Amino acid sequence: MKLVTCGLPYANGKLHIGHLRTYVPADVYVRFLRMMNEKVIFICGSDCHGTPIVVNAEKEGISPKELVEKYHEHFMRVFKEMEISFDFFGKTTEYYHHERTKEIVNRLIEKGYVYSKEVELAFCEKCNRFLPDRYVEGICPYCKSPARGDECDQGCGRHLEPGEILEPRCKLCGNIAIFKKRKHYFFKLTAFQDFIKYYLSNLSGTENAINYAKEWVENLKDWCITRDLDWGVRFPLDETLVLYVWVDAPIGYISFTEKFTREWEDIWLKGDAEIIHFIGLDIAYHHCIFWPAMLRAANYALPNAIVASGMVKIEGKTFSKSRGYVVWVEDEYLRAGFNPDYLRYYIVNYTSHEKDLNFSWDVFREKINNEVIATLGNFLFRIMSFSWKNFGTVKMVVDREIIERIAKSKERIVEAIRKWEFKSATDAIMELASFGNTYFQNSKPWEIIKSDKERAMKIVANALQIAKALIIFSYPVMPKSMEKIGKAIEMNLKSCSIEDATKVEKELKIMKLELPFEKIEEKDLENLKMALLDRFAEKPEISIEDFKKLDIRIGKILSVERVEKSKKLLKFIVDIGNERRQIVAGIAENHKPEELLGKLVVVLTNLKPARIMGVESKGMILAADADGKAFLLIPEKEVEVGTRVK
RNA sequence: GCCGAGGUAGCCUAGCUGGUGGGGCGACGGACUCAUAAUCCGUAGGUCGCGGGUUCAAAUCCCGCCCUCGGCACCA
Repeated sequence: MKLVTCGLPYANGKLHIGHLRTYVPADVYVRFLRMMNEKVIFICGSDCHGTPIVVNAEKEGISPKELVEKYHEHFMRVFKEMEISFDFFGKTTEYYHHERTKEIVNRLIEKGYVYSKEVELAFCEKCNRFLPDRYVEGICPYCKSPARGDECDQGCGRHLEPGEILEPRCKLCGNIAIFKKRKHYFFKLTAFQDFIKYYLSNLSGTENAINYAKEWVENLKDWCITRDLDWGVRFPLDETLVLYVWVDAPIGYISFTEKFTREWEDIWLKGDAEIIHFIGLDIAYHHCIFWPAMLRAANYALPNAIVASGMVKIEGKTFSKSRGYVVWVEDEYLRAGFNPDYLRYYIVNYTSHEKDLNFSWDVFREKINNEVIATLGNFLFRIMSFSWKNFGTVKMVVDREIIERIAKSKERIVEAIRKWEFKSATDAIMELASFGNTYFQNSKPWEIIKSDKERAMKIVANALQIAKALIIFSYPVMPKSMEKIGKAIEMNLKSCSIEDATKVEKELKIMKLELPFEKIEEKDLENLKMALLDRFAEKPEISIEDFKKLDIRIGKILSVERVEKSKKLLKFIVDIGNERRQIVAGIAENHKPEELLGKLVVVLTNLKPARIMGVESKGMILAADADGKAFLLIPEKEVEVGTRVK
């Protein structure tokens, strides 16, 4: 028996293609396993706790419960439409989940793996709540840059311990945050270092996740598992605290299994099943370190494999919701009327599971039109149509070479699926379709049928057997379309085994098949491509008064030097006419300091001064930002220093 | 900076226990008509990131360098 899970989607936003990068391959995997007659349970659910949900609910003026409910419904709807076939999709707000979580945490406590410690935490008196580190803004104590409570994100990049940050403010309301002592609880993660090392050395799955974990395991710290929040699973030793979401979220794998089947104990306590977690690489830490340590501590069964998918890019750009490089599954893909199977195929076939997947609408169109429709779809359609028109019922006498060719594909597919090589598996399908086309083309049954109907039928039988195999092999990837096509030869794919691909019926009855796929036209994509571009370019309109607030002048670079320990930063002294300014600019990556000396540049002089990596900067040197590289703006002719720019 | 993955024709990739660089898409030419201008046959296109070394022989092994992406924890 196998238990397959997917990382729980966080019930704080809609599903995008990045999510599907994990869920689609997992679903394809599960569907193949089912066809390989393996007993498999496929589990997922909404991750509903944590501060971001509370904060976002407040913003929307609804309760956290309502917010979570909204996205939970969204997830279920989209997964259904995308044919992601979870056996059970739960949510972590449910009673049974809280009970299972508390039971496990109690075990950790009983075994002495939890201890308490006084820590100082930021507290906002106006919002009347403790602030998680990333909701605190202040100054880095090391380099004096603006920083977040948990790390100096703009300056030196150092990790900050709670309480270290200077001048802390509440990110939500802007008020000064104070530090309060509070007793929190820690899990003795450090006690599991040797265990995790050993565990990782035996862990199966994709190398990307395991390699990272091997590095992380060298430097473990105990893990603070409680938060000051009303929303979440109550911590048994102190009901005023809730558990950190990353404690209860993975326990969802257990509680959802428990809710779904009585066999849950065999799986999670006795260890009778192979447990396989599909995740995004971003949560590898939790799944390779925290999670196995917790399970071990509580005496539960351990995962056998962690399968981590690579990142998603949109039109070649790094995926980013805030910058607009995102494709929303429901609003953009499904609502545009595309067949869900197209996206499923794209995701599993674009590249190998661990590598970055680039989603581009043009590539999407080309791949689908050429591979799914022209190669595979057209083969199925031409064979079915030819058989239906000329025979109706075909006596299935199939050559041994044909069966062997199909068996070869089957083996390659099964082997690839077992290694999570979905591209390789789907490539094998396309190769078989291509073989079918070649066979049919070279056999010319449309000519032969004029003189020898028997011989033509033999060719058709061979082609039909290939078609049948293709429908079976493609079903896990494109279930909706294959079901439709399969009906034309009375196949019941739901109860089909992959072994049926090489089994030969006495005869096949063929019904009329409507065009199974619709090509993607350039015009279908226009709006979607535009939407992507607009989103990226979007900036609010401003008035001339707004623009006049900017004091922009021509300056002359008097001196340049590198900022210590920084790859990007240069420190300038710039003459702006009436004074000399020290300005820091991030252009070191494609400029040599000595080449910049004496150059005239455009300077925004009334920018609020800032400290960048500990160095004061008063103003900004303007440059064109071309894909992260900075190119200085330089006046067309030599003008006087201090000249205004309008 | 440190660690990991990777750099093979415009794009996606196979090859990486060394022995004349394969495939797919796209491009170009031809054939055919059962089929959604689909399919089939053929052609062009590569300094296998760069520089050294080992070897009779290196994309493949060793050394150095460059570039890309990711990780460097409590971020859900």
